[in-house]
Amino acid sequence: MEKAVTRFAPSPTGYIHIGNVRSAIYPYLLAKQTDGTFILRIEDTDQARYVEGATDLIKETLLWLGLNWDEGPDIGGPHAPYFQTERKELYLNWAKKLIAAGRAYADATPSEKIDEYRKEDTAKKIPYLYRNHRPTETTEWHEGIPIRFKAEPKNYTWVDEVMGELSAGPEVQDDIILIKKDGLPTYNFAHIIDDMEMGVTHVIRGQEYLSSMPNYLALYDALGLPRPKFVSLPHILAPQGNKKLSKRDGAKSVTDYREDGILPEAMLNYLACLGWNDGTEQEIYTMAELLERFSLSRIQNSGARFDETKLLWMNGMWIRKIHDEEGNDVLYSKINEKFWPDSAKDYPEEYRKKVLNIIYDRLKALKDLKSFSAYFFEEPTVDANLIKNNKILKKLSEDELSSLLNTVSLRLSEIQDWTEENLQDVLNELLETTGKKPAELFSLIRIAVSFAPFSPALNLTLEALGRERTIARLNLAARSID
RNA sequence: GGUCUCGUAGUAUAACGGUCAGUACAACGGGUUUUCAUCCCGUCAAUGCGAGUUCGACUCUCGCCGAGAUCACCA
Repeated sequence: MEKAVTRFAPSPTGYIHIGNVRSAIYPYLLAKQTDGTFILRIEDTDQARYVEGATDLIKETLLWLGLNWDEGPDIGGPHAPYFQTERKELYLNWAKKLIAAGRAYADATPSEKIDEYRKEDTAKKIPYLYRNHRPTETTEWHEGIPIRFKAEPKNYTWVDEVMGELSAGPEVQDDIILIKKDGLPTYNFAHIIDDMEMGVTHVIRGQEYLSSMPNYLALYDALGLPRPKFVSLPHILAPQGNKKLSKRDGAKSVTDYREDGILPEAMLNYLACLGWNDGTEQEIYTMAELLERFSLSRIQNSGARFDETKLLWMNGMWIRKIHDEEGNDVLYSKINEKFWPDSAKDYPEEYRKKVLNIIYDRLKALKDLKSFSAYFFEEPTVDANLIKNNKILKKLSEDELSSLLNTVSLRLSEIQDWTEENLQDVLNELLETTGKKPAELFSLIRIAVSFAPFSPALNLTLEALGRERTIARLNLAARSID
């Protein structure tokens, strides 16, 4: 396959929300699977919306997902610099060429005048187009006034790799601003120049740019540039309503999900498959598999809703996949300290690994680890009502409950080797000697040692807690009942 | 309002013009010695509407309806 040169070109106006990252994932996959180049370009031409630190956040997010760029900030490349503000002269030169060719003009019209034009047209109920008000006399360009494109409207047809053959009439083509009065280019102009300079073969971006395509095509023509391939990605919709996901509606940032304990593997997998599938029934994809299977032609052309529940399901799948395929230690190494209960600090790594090993398959997000594992690290708050009001245990008298706990405690304390196997044998034996059903006896023990809504298999829980702690908790629970 | 796009269960999706419209998440029910989870089994649930082309339409054409995007010196 021909080597693809793609780019992700965010503007540093804040965090990247989940609706945006996908337009980094697909370009990355396409570039990597063709042994091409993935470029990160920072479109920082809007000084007013510039947010300090946003570039770092963007870089951090891409790196977290494993989307390493081949050219861009920090590492440079043959087309450096990769910040548009540092490429200011380049755009200006191209704009001047267009002026010389009669396809652009400096515009000294005051903004109040422009507002008037807009109002007039609106009042007349005709579409406002600046080209209808194009000034007659020419002005020499100087910083402080903008440069506009001189539109020559016509019909355009083009091919979009996702949408197919598209066309649009002259209605939307206008004298768009190329260079703003501050001397910096607009997105509309800058991205075309940069994509050309950087040899970008596939322009992959959200569908919202579709309606601007005729203006872009006019620009390619006026500049004498060949068209790259266009790839319009459908929107990712917010959980409620039909609007596209946006920060205004509280779209979470990718880093928010990292804080919740979503694994990057799961996030990448989920987003890649939101609006794309390979035609099989596979749902879990590693990066390597995505690289193998991804194709532009199977990108969906309708919007897809972001479903946090499914992301959580997928994260659970990934937690188990990593544990089962790569091992408990690998999963452990991926869990940041902050996901553990504070009290876990005092425990050796071996113990924490043991705890993880028996509770990992219950985790959907890593942040659940705190509450799921707390009783392994600190003494639970004894609440006799959890036992007395339990729907099975409430059939037993309080005397019987405490005597059962004492019996269990006594028998467990006699165990020579405190192992999973021995514990299971003794627990089975206790079922027989007490004549209780598992639902009764095991529930009782489980609650007495954890006071948690749920816990792993009983023998594993007791083994991890250790003999002394188990006995102490059983005795304490027994006393609390009467 | 102009222009452009989209329309399969609640959600994400599959289906050379040809099985009973498949799968996954969710929901609901059941099974695996306690709970929660995993795992397994099952249930519910969809081609927006109307014409046309065709032996046959989710698929092609047209109309309607619905939804979205965009119309900035923002990207």
